[in-house]
Parts: sequence; structure tokens; C-alpha cells
Amino acid sequence: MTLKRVAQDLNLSVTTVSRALNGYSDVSESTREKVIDAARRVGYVPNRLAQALQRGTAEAVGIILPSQFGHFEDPFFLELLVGIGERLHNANLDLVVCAVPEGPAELDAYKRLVEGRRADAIIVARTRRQDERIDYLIDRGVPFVTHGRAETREPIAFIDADARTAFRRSTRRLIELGHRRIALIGAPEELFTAGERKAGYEDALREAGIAFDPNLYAVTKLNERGGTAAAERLLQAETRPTALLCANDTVALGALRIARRLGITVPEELSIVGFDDLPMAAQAEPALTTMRQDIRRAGARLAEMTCARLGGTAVNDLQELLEAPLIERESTGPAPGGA
Amino acid sequence: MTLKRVAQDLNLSVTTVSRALNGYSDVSESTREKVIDAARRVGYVPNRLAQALQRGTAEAVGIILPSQFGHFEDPFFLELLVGIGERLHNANLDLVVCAVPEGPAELDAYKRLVEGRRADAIIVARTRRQDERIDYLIDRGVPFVTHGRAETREPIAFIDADARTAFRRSTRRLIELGHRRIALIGAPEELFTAGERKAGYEDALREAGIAFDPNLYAVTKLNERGGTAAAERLLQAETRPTALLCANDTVALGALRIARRLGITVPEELSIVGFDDLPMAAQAEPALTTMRQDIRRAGARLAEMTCARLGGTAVNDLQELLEAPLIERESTGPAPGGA
DNA sequence: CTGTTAGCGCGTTCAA
DNA sequence: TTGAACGCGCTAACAG
Repeated sequence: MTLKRVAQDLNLSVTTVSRALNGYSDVSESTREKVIDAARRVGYVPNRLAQALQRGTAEAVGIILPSQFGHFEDPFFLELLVGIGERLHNANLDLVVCAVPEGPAELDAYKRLVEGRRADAIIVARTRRQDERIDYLIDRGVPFVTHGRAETREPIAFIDADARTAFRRSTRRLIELGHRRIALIGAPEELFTAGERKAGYEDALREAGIAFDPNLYAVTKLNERGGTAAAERLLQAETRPTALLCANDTVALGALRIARRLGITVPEELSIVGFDDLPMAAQAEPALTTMRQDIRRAGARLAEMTCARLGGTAVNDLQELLEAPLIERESTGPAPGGA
Repeated sequence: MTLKRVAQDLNLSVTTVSRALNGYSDVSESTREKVIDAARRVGYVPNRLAQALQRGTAEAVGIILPSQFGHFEDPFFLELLVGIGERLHNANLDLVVCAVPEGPAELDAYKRLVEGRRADAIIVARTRRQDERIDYLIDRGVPFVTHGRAETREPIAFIDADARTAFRRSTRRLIELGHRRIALIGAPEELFTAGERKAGYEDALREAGIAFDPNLYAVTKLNERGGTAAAERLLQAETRPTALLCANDTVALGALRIARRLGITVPEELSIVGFDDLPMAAQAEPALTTMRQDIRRAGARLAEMTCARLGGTAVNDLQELLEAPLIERESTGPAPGGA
């Protein structure tokens, strides 16, 4: 059903019908009523494509999902997506999702989205320190908001967990519990957040006068298999750490499993801390101590910020750092022995 | 950059440029080369909205994500989404995702997508036996493919796991292991798959001459908290079951936790079986016996089937039932005692 | 108050 | 082989 046909049925011009429906004031009340009534009766719904073409906007926001071959995706993303989607839906904006394998195809997907005018704005997730996707968006002048920060030549709109503070706090807490040999299993260093987490960890060490030990630092991909290898190496060293700080819960749970396999009891002989507070963290045995992110809420804010950006709000007013409080459960405890 | 401007630069008509770019035969090779060259140089990319409007299609597929307030979404969905998205991307179709709270708003989201002509086809996930979303799509004559079957008045295009066979096989296996008191924690009965799973379970019981015992049947929501309550009730009954068949892995892991809390050892005193084979199934302690679904592959097929449907393939040729093989790990074993 | 005209960017007749 | 003209469905300037 189109505007034209509604107009024909009513013996009115398309223009009048359009204006009646869009609440213009220069339409007589009686016509307006007739139009609205007829539109409802025949179930008229405007064609968004036509509207979009006319307005010169896509009425949609794009997001790219980088997929890893052979790996389950981090449930994190789904929560973020749901948070974003719900809010965008309320703002009457569509969410266009592209799933592409991690790698060079990724940037192409951004280009397709932007240059084909399928999206008015882009949401970028899992930012890297040097992020060509962001460079591209800046160059093109496309509004965008990121989940996570990056090293950029001009300020950008972002929302991010304050991982540095969170890791500093967690490390300090472990030190309080008597730990001195605290290892960090970090994220791949190209991710901005990896640096933040490491910095927070180092901050706390420094404050306590403990030297950073490269043997207590490992890096891993953020998937289900990632954590185990790193943890295994760290735990089989001559003098193994008494505590393990992990890049996220998935990695932490992998570490937990390895510890069990090696016959190392948690938390008696080893404390483990995760990040994200996924549901499975609380359900693990022992329940995982972790730093909490409210992912769905972050998604919702991301959507709101995107709308604000589209509405012209300056990027400097769209920068949010979210607390990630430490949730102490059963996987952490006093350092073993008199260590 | 528009077609018009490319044409102006070249002193050609819009028509010629359009045809050169779209591979029409009635364009001289020299002009075609010039056009293609110029287009690439200025980075011309067709405006998809305009294309879509002209063609009368949206060049997009829609999917609705029903979200549960206060609950983490099932990671299942993300895998499905990635599978769908990757394949659709290759077919140059957009994926429009709507996240709406489970409930009445859901159908509205479908209407918005369809009636606003934002999607040419729809993918429906988590089908219900009587599914108003499907009724609506049939009424409107919109092409769609479902993940999961439903009771519909005419055949539909679907892909589904053969849960009946899978549950029958698993139950039979437990019987082989000597179990007689096998409980089922099923999905909410409005879901089509719930009936399939129960039927498979009953098939196997019947074949073994074991009567169905309503006290060994419970139903639960498919989220992280769901399984625990049902499992708790079943395991605290006077004569408790020796085996637990669960609607999915999330529920099974909840049951595993409850068993541990109640001091019931797995698999010595209780066998537990899940469904899906999420990564955390293999990582559980003991590792969970489960029925495997290749979710990402299912998503990819779903996308292919959607394209086929758009291409005019009949629904009867687009119905696939996927095997869900039993993966035996550590959570199942012989029935305890001489039971 | 209403209708006519124009144009968003593209593909597709139909003539030349 | 090329271009002019039209229409997809909608909104907006301009007349009347």
C-alpha cells in the first residue's frame, strides 16, 4: 500500500495525504481525520527505503561482527548487540549487522556499509590501539561510536570499561591478600584494552614496590582455547605464581580448568580473577572472582550515543568510562603458606 | 559520489554510465573501460537505497532477536547470527537485526520490518508450536525460513535439528547403561522442539518397556537460572532419578552444579546429558555428555535457504533435518548399584 | 487549506 | 551505440 493509492481512494493529492500523516499544521482537521482513518484501515505503512532516499539518510546504524573461524564467538557480543538493538529500535533506527571473518575483509565490510549508504553511523567494537577502521571512518567523516578506546589523531566518541582502574584495584586486593607472585594473562597487545589492563596491573605492582616480572606475563587470544595454553605455561614454571589475573572470564575459566588438571587447588594454592562477569563466572566451581561489566547497559548507551552523534552532539561530550567493580567470589583467597 | 556526477565528469549520460557499470552488451568497449576506470578512480559505489527502491526490493533479510529482561542471551543465537551473516554478506544481502523484549512487541517488530519494506525475507528463530509470527508471514506472503519447525496450516521452509531422534538415541544409550529412572528436564511446552525432545525420550522408554513417569518430567525456561530449580526438585524426590536428560547445555550445567551441591557424584550416582555442545560443555567438570549441533553451519544453511526462497525455490524443497550426534564425555556412566 | 512541480539516485523502457 | 524520459515512493518548495 502506497501513499499514492491512499490518495486515490480519497480523491486527494499525494502531498495532502503525506502532510496529514506527518502532522503538518496546514491541513484541515476534517481531512486529517479522514486520511488517518483511511490509512489505518488499509494498513498503510510508509516505505522506509523511499523515505530514506528522500531524506538522504539510511535510517540505520551499522555494526560489524568479526568472526573467528572454528571458534565460538564471545557471548559478550550478543549482549552488546541486544543492548544496542533494543535502544535503536526505540529510536526507530534499523541495525544492520555484517558478520565477516576477522582480517582484511573487515575493512571492506565497513566500506560497503558506508559507501553504499546503508548506514548513517557505525558502531565499532573491540578497538585496536592503531585501528584502521577508525582511521577510515574519520577520513570519510562518518559519525561513529566505539566500544573501547584507541590511539587516534583526533578525539572520538567512545564508551569503555575503566579496565586500568579495575585491574589496579584487583591487583592491589591480591597484594593485600599476601600475594607477591601475581601473573597476568593479557589480551593480544594490538587491542587497546590490553594496554590498559596491563597498565593497571603494573600500577598496583609499582605502588607495592614489586618489580614487574616478564615471566609472569603472558598473552592470549580471547577465545575458549586461548587461556589454557598460557595458564599451563605459567603454572608449570619452576616457581609458579600464586595468583592469576586474566583478560576475561573465558580465559579465567580455562585457567581454572588447567589448575584443576595440574592438581593445584583454587583458591588455596592459586587465586584466579576474571573480567566481564559472564553468567558462567558465578556458576563455575569454585565461583569465579571477577570484574563486572554491565554489557547490555553499555550497548544501550552506545546506541544512545550514536543517536546523539547523529543529532550533532560533539564527540568530546560523548566519552564515557564505566566502572568495573570487583566481585569477590570463591576463586580468590590469601596467598598460600607464609609466601 | 553519484552516477550523475560520474556521468558529468565523463560528458556522458547517466544511462550510459549505468549500463556500462552493469555489464550491458550495448555499450562500446572503449566507453565501458573509460567508465569503469573513472568510477573506480572517484570511488563510485551505487546507493543501495536508490537501487532497492528502483528494484522494488530491500536487498536485505530481517531477523528478530527476542531478549529476556535480566537474562543473558543464549550464546547459541550469536553463533547462528554469525553463520547467517557471513553467508548473506557473500550474497550481497544486508542483515537487519531487531532486538525486542520477548512478548507482544515481538510481532510488531516483524510487522515493522515487513510492512516498512525493510526486508525481503525473514528468518524466524526459536519457533513455537502455534506461532503467530509464522501465521502473520504466511498471511502476508512474505518469504521466510525458520530455524525449528512449527504446526502450520501449510508447509514452510525450515531447518531443524532432529531432536526426536537425538533424544531417542540418548535415552536408549542410558537404558543400555542400566538406567531405568531417567528424568527429562524439557523446554517450555509452547516451543515446537520441546515436544520433539519429549517424544524421542518417550519413544525410547516405550521401546524398552519402561512406563513414562510424570514425576520424572520437568519443564524449565532455557536460561542460566532455569535448570537449577527443576533439577533440585527432581533430585530431592524420595527415589531420585539415576539419569537426567536436559533440554540444552545451559540447563544441564545448572543441573550439574545442583548435583554437586547436593553431594551427588556425577557420573557415579547420576548421569547427565545436555544438548547443543556449547564450548562450555566440553570444559565442564566432569565434561558434559551432550548432543552436538553445528550451529554456525545451520546459520549458513539458513541464509542459503533464504536466498533460494527469494530465488523462487519451493518451500517443499527447503526443509532440512540435521543430525545431532551424541557426544559421550564424562558426565554419563553405568547406572549406580544393581539398579 | 490544497494541488502542482520537482527531485532524492537509480534502472529501464523507447527513440534516435 | 547512446541519450531523453519516466517511474520507484516519498517529502518539500512554491503556487493558487
